[in-house]
Amino acid sequence: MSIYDTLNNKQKEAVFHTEGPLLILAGAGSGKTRVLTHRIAYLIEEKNINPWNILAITFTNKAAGEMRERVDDLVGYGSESIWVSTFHSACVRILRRHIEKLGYGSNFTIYDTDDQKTLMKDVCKKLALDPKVFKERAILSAISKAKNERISAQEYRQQTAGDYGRQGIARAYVEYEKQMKLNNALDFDDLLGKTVDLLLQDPEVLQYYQNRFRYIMVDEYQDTNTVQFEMIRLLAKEHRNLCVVGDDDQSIYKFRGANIKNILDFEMVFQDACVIKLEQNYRSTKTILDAANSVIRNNRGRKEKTLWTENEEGNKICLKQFESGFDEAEFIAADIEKSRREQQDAYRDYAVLYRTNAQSRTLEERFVAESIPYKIVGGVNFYARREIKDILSYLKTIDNGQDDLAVRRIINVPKRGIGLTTVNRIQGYAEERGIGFYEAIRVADWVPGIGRGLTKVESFAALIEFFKAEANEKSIRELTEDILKQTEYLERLKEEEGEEADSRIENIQEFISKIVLYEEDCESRNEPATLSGFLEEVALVADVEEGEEERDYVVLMTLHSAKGLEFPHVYLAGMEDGLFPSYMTITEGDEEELEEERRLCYVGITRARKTLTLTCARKRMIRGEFQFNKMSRFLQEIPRELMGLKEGYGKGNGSAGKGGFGQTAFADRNFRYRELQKNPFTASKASRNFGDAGAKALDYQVGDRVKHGKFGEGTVMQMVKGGRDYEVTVDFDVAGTKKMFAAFARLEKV
DNA sequence: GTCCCGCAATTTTTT
DNA sequence: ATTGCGGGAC
Repeated sequence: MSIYDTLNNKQKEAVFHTEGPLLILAGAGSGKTRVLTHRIAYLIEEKNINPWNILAITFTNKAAGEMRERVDDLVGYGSESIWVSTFHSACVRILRRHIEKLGYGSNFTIYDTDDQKTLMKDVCKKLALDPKVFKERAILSAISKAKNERISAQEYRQQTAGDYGRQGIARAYVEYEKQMKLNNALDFDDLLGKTVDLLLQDPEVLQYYQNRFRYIMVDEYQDTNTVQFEMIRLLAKEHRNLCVVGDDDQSIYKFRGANIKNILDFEMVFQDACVIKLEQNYRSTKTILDAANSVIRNNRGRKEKTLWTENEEGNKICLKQFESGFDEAEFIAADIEKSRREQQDAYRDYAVLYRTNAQSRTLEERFVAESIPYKIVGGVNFYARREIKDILSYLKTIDNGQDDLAVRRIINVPKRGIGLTTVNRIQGYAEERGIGFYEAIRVADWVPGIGRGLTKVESFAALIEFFKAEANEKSIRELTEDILKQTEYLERLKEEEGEEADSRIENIQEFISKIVLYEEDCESRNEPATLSGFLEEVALVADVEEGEEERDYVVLMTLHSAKGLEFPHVYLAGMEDGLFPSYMTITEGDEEELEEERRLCYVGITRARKTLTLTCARKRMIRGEFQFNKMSRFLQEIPRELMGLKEGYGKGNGSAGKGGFGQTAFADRNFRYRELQKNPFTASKASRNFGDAGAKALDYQVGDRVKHGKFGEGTVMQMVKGGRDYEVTVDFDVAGTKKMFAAFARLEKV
């Protein structure tokens, strides 16, 4: 009996195929992580490969951590010398060693999205770009896109020579790169890009890593972008033992540069590639899997595969339409509570998934009202929070004053009377002399025109110098606590009062625990806990790990964050056209974007193990106003025989107007999608409010065909209530999309 | 230099 | 609804 006996034939094939390029198409729930970890074990124990020669790459720290753990369990001796890391941390590791060959200092700082934005703001100001035309975010996203395609600032400028709009971006790109270099800083895209530059430029370095990484494995391969692909291609060129695992149907990150071609064209780039499909699903019921298959089947650009399972049929899928998002939330909360009691499940067996973060609020309010423990996953990055960035900036400045952004961030935080004028003067002086911002601060008395600001700046410099001295003697924790004390940071926060301030204080506490954890960790490994080391670790980590994994709560998160997870019971909320698929996707009419949304739907469905509940609402509060949506087109793609009756529900039918909840949307045997829109099986108090609100009821609604006196026939896309009228968006067959008020438009239903 | 108010913007997210 | 930001008032 060996560890490989528990694998199915396809999985075994993938594990035992160790030489040459290999593409594993692993459907959802087909055990791909098991295959990867067993493959590593097999390489070491059966093929006698030195663990030193293995590289396993993932996208997130979490995935890397999990894989590391499972490999450690499986492989005895030597597992610690396997590189299991994210793309970015692998790159940092390589760059810290060799980046001097590219003219950077090896102590480069890593700029996160926030830092990029701050820098870009400066750049725009410097270039006098009209902020109405050039938005920082847009420029940065253009730059990121360029970097992902390995287009340098100079190349970009040449390409856009004739194009006024993009010329501005090109100028910003050039200046941005210049500033980054001056600050000895790299952004996340650079980490990848500079690594590729290095490998291309220095044959010795390339050879070293090619020789080192004889066996390379890449997880979530469908999410790789062009640069990542290039990096892998270079590293694998010599030994060609490249194993990539992915699922084109789960590619949902095109918007951040993932190139689906990497997986679709793998066999073309690596002509002798072996392809293995893992299609047996161990996670979901037959019903859920059938639904997932029938949705994803509608995509064109994909590798044909059909998941199957030996699991039982399971319950029917439940679909419900509600009058409003509030009713939807009410149902979900109550249904979870009811189901949990009946089935003796834990809260953690339930997940509610949605398309946009904004949807979490309504749900959250309901969960609070019902006192159901819940946790919202995602949202703002822990390390991107203001208070955390403030403290980090202090630590960075103390560690080395080279990061101008960090110094500028804290020079007046907490307020110490150093204003923009003074900062600009120092900045100007620094630029003139070609020195860093902090250096200029230390010689502030040389700065022309600094005037009364001088005392304050000098005292700031003295404070930092004091901390610097302290950093040599004290632990990071003690230093941090002293920063908080000396600057009265906490006191200022406490003065603010309010929930927000409280949570900021909590975050700081949590940050300190994080430091303690790091220090203990270093101690246990007999390494010195250095400030630089801590900052390094923090730079590539998005979130704090939950120290309270044990706690029992319902999980609320976006479909994106749900990838890679599974739950016995899943609710997909907000299954509405305009929300999911998103309004942008529908109006742009880009088939590829719609397919990405469909993949997202596929990901959502396949998270469920036992039961799946789909919900949608006819109207939903979005940005302060009600938006009317029809059911998601994806619901149409699920065969109706998979949808079933679910027992009626309600907190006792006594409470007014709630009786309608129990109706299943598919009670009618002759169900057709269009009928659902006209005759939703819903009834609730909300419909009354709506009828009385003053706006005259209209005989058409979203999805209907209407006729206009001038524009001819079209389809109603959206109806937004405004004041005493509706603003109706109609997609006319000939005239295109128009927005109009119902009272004036005199639309007639066709 | 700081505060406050009005205005725009607002899919999805990791590193 | 909420939040961040720029501009004007103090």
